Order: sequence, then structure tokens, then C-alpha cells
Amino acid sequence: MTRPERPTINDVARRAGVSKGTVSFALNGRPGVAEETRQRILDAARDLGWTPSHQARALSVSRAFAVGLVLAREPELLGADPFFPAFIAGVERTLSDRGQALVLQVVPEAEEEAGYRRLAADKRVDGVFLLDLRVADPRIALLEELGLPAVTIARPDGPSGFPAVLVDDRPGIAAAVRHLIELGHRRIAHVAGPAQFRHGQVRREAWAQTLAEAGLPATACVEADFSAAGGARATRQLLENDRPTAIVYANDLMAIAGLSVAQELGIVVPGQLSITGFDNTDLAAYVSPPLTTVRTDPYLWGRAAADALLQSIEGGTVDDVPVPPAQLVVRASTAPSLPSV
Amino acid sequence: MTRPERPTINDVARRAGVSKGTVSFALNGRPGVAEETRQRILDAARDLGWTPSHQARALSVSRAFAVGLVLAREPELLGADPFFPAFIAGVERTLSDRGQALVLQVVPEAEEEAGYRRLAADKRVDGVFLLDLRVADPRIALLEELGLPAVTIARPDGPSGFPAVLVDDRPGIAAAVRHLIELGHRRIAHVAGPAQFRHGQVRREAWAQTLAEAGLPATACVEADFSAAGGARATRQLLENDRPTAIVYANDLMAIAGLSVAQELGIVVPGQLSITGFDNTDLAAYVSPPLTTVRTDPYLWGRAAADALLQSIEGGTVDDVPVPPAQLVVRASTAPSLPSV
DNA sequence: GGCCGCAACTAAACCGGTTTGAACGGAACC
DNA sequence: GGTTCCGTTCAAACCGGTTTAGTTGCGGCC
Repeated sequence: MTRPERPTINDVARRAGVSKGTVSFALNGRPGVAEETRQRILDAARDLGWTPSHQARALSVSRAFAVGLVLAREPELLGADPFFPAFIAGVERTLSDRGQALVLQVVPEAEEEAGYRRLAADKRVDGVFLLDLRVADPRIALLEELGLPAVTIARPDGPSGFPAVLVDDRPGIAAAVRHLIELGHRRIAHVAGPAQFRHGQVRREAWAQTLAEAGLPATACVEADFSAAGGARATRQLLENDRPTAIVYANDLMAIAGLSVAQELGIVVPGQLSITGFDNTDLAAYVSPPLTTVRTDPYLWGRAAADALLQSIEGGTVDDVPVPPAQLVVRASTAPSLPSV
Repeated sequence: MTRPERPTINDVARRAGVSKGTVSFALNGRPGVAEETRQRILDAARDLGWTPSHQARALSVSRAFAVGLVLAREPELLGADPFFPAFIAGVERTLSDRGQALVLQVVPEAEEEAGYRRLAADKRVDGVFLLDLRVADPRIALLEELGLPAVTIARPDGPSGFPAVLVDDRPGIAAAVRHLIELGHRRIAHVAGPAQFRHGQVRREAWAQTLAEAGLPATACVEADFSAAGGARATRQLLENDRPTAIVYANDLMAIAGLSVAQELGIVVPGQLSITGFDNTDLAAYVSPPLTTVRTDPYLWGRAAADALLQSIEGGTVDDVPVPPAQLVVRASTAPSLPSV
């Protein structure tokens, strides 16, 4: 009942009648091995069912054959975020084909830096994804200091030596705002994400800029935290005084919470208030009324990010990766603004 | 600008004036090293800022110092599930203190077995978590064959050589059903998860059994897939003929979708229909009406599961781990049943 | 004084690959 | 016929730890 020992490169060498150095060369497609010998070695390896020990390889070449993802969000927030699992699925799609693994680290925000340092010091990973970029994100300098390759999701605000997956939330938000303007809305509010996050900031700017371009005021904005509780609070605040006729939310979760707040206040959506979300979560189409929102494709971003990261690890400088823009999905939570409420 | 070479055990040995074997012994707290020597070695290691290379260690002791999690769910379903991120956060909490990493693998369901085999063959992990247990789950035999330690979340239906975190959904569902019975409901339906999943099956059984104990019929049950779309479809089906006065959903996502369906059909919740969910997602308290649901603690389960897994890897046989039962959270989506509708 | 036993330590093998330096043999060249 | 050169192969070093088999020095014992 002892587990069968797995064959090593020495077994292959013996069976093929060559030295293990030659086996290594043959299997890595290096020149300097006669075709006939190479064939013999490949056969021997196949017969024995040999696969290289990635631990041994990791030690010799000083690579981890893995990439990392550090999440500093609070677990509760993570739970509600549809982005993250889809992104990971996309990442895996690329990684698994290439024999790489994904190392995940979830840390309290205070230990974020230590998290990256540990991954680097232990040589656990050969590179990392940088998610949830913050304004003037300190992690960029940190990773440069650590010499760890990285790929950022969306372009950071400062200079960055790392390639970025060019996720841009602006067109999606702009489309939502324009959609509302076309419906006749003039008082269009925004429930924003935290300004410290790039995606919070960028969505807010897009909202403001699109309004400005239409000659409309961009005054009604409340900053929240992407959570349902925050969305509800912000909505209540907006609806209290000088009520807008439409609210653009920075994500679906807050939008759905806001929708409920409006309903509890007896405000009819979309009759008296139009609402848009962002993310197109699973639930968006199944609330009442179904939510007009912006569909993004985190699965695709994950694939693209992993491709770029692996390429970057293997040495090449990598260009930023374009991705298709987000699409507005019009459902029933938006309707023409009534001439006067 | 070259990255400074990090010190090896040889550097420490030289500095302390001993052989590297002694250094290894000293640092692993083995007997046979004089106290004075040990101190000198520790000092030298500290001075040099030495930390052991886990790659080298992994090779010699044939351990990965990592544990794995294979997710075979579709990305869309994952995205909506609050369980998974919280669980991971709990797992990490335990792992990071012990220098272990978490390797995540997201695979299409068809490649699930290959996923585990790869993790084992590459010695990428020393053990795995078994989530989303299925009825007669084939992975148990697979992992036993692979000789890979594991911990299951909830007890599997068949025999299992692995310790389990004793998550039990029954009391939570039973509490929800009893709560509805106490409110006077007699026609209590259930929107179930897929019967192939243990947690789908168990919740359904708990619903049926609690009704049976109260002498009520457990006939109105529709199986869905834990998704919003599925929950909406199931709800519509239940409300069409012989309408129940209450519906117990197997998760919050379906419950929220069901709530919207009822509202669109002009059925007042909770006036004409009471609804309960399961999970207590972030959103549950912020829909209208706020959802009565069952609060679980996946973060805690994650911690417990990781503890058990590490212990199991380190050799000991491990007992099943009890966890506190889920709690019913009563909100406004449940109300007394009207004498006659 | 010689022997035993033990604590403390060293040297070397080992894990399983990659990589370097040198050796070998045959063909080409002068 | 001897030198050069190249393609092929091997032996050994290396990555950085752990572990085993010895070696050393010292005190106790008879």
C-alpha cells in the first residue's frame, strides 16, 4: 500500500542510456542533442510516465511557476463583488494551460504591504496582479522595489513601469449618463465609490464630465463605499433634499440597495426616479424593476491580465492591453423624466 | 542596481563558525546543539537577515507549504456567492500565520478531476479543501487515491476518511420553517438548490422534515440552481397554481429574485406572501422589505477548516470540527399569515 | 590507564532538476 | 598525417535546504 515512487530524471536517463544532463537538454528542446537520441529520451520519458518535479525545477531556476493576487478588502465587501470571482476564473483559464498556479492572499488592509513582501521574499510567485488600484497607489513603488513583475488592472494615475489592462470605466458611465439625458433628465445625481480608489474616482469624474458636456450641473454626488449599507445611506441623503430625477450608482449593489430605499419612501422607480447601476451582476436583471446597468467583462480581463503578466515575467517588455469597452444594458429602472414631478 | 543576493544557510554557518548542518538543527529546534552555539547561530541569522528558502526546503522535505482549493463552479454562479470570499478570508487568516499559501484553481466542471490530479502530481499543495460537496461525491475516492489530505466542508453523505467541518444547514432551515409555522403559515413552499449538491439536498430535507414534524404537507417544492434566474423561474412556478403563503428559499440570491417576481405579480410581501432566504448576504438587509434569512459564518468555517487541514497534513488524525449553528435573522419579509387570502 | 558512552559537531549524501566545462569522435582542411 | 573544428555527450557543480553517518573530545567508571 506504499505510494509508488514517481520516476525522476535519473530513471529516464538510465532507461535511455544517456546522462541526466542530456535528458534535461532534450526535454527542454535545447540544441545539441541528436535527433535519434532525443527521440529515444522522449520515448523513455513517456514509457515511465515521467513529469518533471516542479519543486526541483523551481529551486534550480529560481522560479515559482505561480503568480499572486493579494486582496486587501474586507471579506464582507469581497463577498458582494461579482468582479473578483469572474476575474479569477479568467486568470485561471490562461494559467492552467501554461502550468502556472495562482496563489491567493487575503489580508487585512494594514498588512497589505507585508503580504506582498512575504510573497516576494518566499519566492512564492513570479509576479502579481494589482487590483483595486488606489489613488497614488503605494504598491507600485513597493513592487518596483521588490523587483516583482506586475500587471495593473486599469491604468494607475501616477507613472508606472508595469503594463496595464486598459479597463476604462468612463465610457460605461458616460453612456449611462447620456442615456438619462436623452430621457430628459436634468438633475442626475451620483452615488460614488470611495474617492481613494481609482475606479471610484474615475466613475465619478466620468459622471461629472458627461454632465458638464451637456451643460448640466454635477453637484449632487454622495460618496459611499460600494456596500449595500453605504448605497442605502447615500440614497436616503440624496432623496431628502432637492431630489434628483435620476441616480447613477457606481455599482449594482449600491443601486439595488438604493432602489429599495426609494421604494420604502414611496418613490416610484422608474416613474419618479430613474436608477442605473454598474457591473451587471447576476441579480441586476431580477430585481423589480430590472436594473439598467453597465456590463463589464472581468473574465476577459482576467485572461488578458494573466497573458500579459506571464509575458512580462518571461522577460519581454509588454504593452498595455486594450479590452473592449463596457456596454450599457438598458432595462426598466430608467424611464423618461416627467416634465414636472 | 543589481538586486542584493539573499543570504543562504551557508552564509549563516560561516558567520557563526559552524557547519550548515548545525545551523539547520539549531533553527529547527532539534536537540544536540549546545545552548551557547544555538544562540550564536540565531544571532548570526538575525544579523544577516536570513530567512530559509522555502523552495529549497520544499525540495528536501517534499512539502509544498501550501494548500489548495479547487472550484468547479461556473464563474457566474461564483460571482453571486457570498460564501466563497468570506471562507477564503478565514482560511488565509489561519494560513498566513503559519507560513502557508493558498493555491486556487478555478476549472470548468469537466476538468475538475484533472485539476486535483494536477495539484497532486505537481506537489503544488499538501492538502485541499473540499467545498460544494455533491451527493456520492466522486472526489472523496479520488483524493484518497491520490493520497492527498483533505477537509470537507459539511459531512459528506458517504463514508469519508477525511475530517469534516461540521457545517449543518438543518437547524437554520428548521428555524425558518418553524418561524413561519408560528406565524400561522400552513402552506409553506421551498425553492431548493440542485439536488446533486449536499447543501441543496440537506436544506430541502430539513424543510420537509420540519413541516412533517408539525403535521404539515411538504409538497410544494421546486428545484432551482441557486441563481437569480433560477430563483425567479421557480417562484413564478410556485405562485401560478395553489399559491403558498410562504416560501423558504435555499439561498438569498434566489429569495431576492423571488421577492421581485412576487412584486411584479402584484403580490404583497409580506402581507400576502412571506419569504425567507439563506446566507444573510450583504444585500439581504437592504432590499424592500428587508429579508428574513439565516446567518451563517463562512469566515469562521474557513479558519476551522484550515486549522484542521494543517493538523491533518502534519500527521495527526483529526476529529470533525464542530461549529456554532446558523442563526435565524428575522426581518420584514415574514409576517403572520392572514386567516384567508 | 584504558575503555565506554554521550553530547556536540562536521562532512557528505540527498532531494530532482539545470547548467557549465571538458572530453570524445569523426569530418574537413592543409 | 596532424591539426582544427564542430556536433554530441558526459561528469560534475549548483540551487539551498534536511538528514544521516561519522568524528571528536570529554567525563565517568573500573
